Amino acid sequence: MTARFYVTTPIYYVNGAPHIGHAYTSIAADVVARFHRLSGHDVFFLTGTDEHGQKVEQAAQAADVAPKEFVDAISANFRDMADAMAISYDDFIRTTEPRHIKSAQALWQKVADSGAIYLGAYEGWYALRDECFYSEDELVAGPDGTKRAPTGAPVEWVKEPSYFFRLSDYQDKLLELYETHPEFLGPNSANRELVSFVKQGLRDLSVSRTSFKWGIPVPGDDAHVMYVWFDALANYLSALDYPDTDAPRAAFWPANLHLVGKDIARFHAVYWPAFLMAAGLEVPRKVFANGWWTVEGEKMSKSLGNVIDPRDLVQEFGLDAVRFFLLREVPFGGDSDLSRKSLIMRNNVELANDLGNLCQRTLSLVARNCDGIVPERRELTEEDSKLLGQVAVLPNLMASQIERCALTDALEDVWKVIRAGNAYIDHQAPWALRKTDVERMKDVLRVLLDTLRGIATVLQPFMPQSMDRMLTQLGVEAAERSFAALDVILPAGRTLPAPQGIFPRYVEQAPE
RNA sequence: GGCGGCGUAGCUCAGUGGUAGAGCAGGGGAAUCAUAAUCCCUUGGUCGGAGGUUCAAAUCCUUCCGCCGCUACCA
Repeated sequence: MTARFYVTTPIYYVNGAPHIGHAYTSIAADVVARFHRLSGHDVFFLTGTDEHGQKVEQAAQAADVAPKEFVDAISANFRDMADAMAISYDDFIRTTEPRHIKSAQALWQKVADSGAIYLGAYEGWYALRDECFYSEDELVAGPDGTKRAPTGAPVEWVKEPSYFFRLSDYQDKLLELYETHPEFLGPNSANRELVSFVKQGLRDLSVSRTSFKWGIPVPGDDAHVMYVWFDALANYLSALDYPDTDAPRAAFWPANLHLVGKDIARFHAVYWPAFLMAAGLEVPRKVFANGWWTVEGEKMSKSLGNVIDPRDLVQEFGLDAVRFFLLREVPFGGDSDLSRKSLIMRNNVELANDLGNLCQRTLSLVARNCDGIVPERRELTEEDSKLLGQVAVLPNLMASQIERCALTDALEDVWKVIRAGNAYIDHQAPWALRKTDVERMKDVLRVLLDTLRGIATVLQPFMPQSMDRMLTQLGVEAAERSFAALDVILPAGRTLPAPQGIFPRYVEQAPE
């Protein structure tokens, strides 16, 4: 049976334009999805947008458009960003779609039937003017000493009827989950924080609101709409046509990996498994939280005006250079800084000099000295076997890295082989062999072609467009690009196209 | 306040008991097939401070200093 793999990004909240952080999570998920496809697995890769809530309702009102019209535009913008970043999603779900509403309500009903939902009251400081609740520590003292909202609006303590989820019943079950499945939440730092959070004790969770209307009606009580997490998290099931367990996609549950930003790790690793347990469903295999990006050392913020649209970077540096940079720069899971200098450095040193140039020098030697025809694979020397051996283990080596979301380490493994390839070509010096031993020169070039093929194959998930071009230049047909295909060496005699640079060096324009 | 993380070469980081590592940057050399890219050699660290356990500690314990995260209804 073919292994199934279900990977998700968060559904992005449509209260603003997509930025580099959204692209980052999506690219990471895309790499995982593409890697599993190349491994021959049956992959379902989901992304989408989260479109309900009071903030959206208010933003639409402020823009003087209907909420639906408002979210249509922003959702389309997120989808455009995903397409621009070559995110190979199999489905793009929107929480305003009927299929999602139906699913979320079914999930609610299932959880309610289990007795895990009850009607209570949500209490808090409410500002009528802002139509919004504030927490105690957000409040400021007004001029007359009374409590005020940060906006200056007067607040009052109010009770609003609300449905609650019995989260407190799940503390022990959750702790057991973390203990028996230490890989459930990554990276480790997030895991430790979470365990200590849950150990502090869990309170029941308010899961509905009556203070706004832009949401999914609670089954059986139209006065309420579902509050954020119950609505949003359900997307991972609604895309599988839950509760229709006969649907073809239903077999993808439980999800293998939810990739999320670290701000929402808790919701995915505490609330979500608790909801699922209450509904009698399996919990996801893994949740992994990635860090934040700063820009030139500073936090991204609208007020600083340094929010980066990933599409602008792609315009200037090319898609694959950006994808590569984001995953290469800093261990996946931690925070990272995006600077012009480091982006250009990675592009020039690792893509242009190390990989691009290795490919270019090999292909031009083949073009010039072998009439552009792939030579035979013949007897291998010790050096030949050593290099090819390093290439051969890459798919398995990277699979174990990707299993634990160590995307940066997976790239480092490939770069070790690329550096070894550059050392090999220098030591073998096929340009010298041309004059002394033409047959050996051909053997060396053949080893290099096979090495590059292996490298380009395993890098496809990270840089799909460039590696497509590289494999074409190496004479590798579309059907010969999976990991399994690496077991069969290319037939000799193929004529290669004229070599063309894959990764140009980036030269910074003079500032004046 | 409570819980947790981090502090290792100029920079970014790896390294959880056994003679300090990688990449980049710096220095010297080789080669000239190639996008002037590459390869080889090399300088450089009392592993935040102090104390302790041990035959042996960056690695375990205590304490101090500095930075950061989490501390629930926030998308």
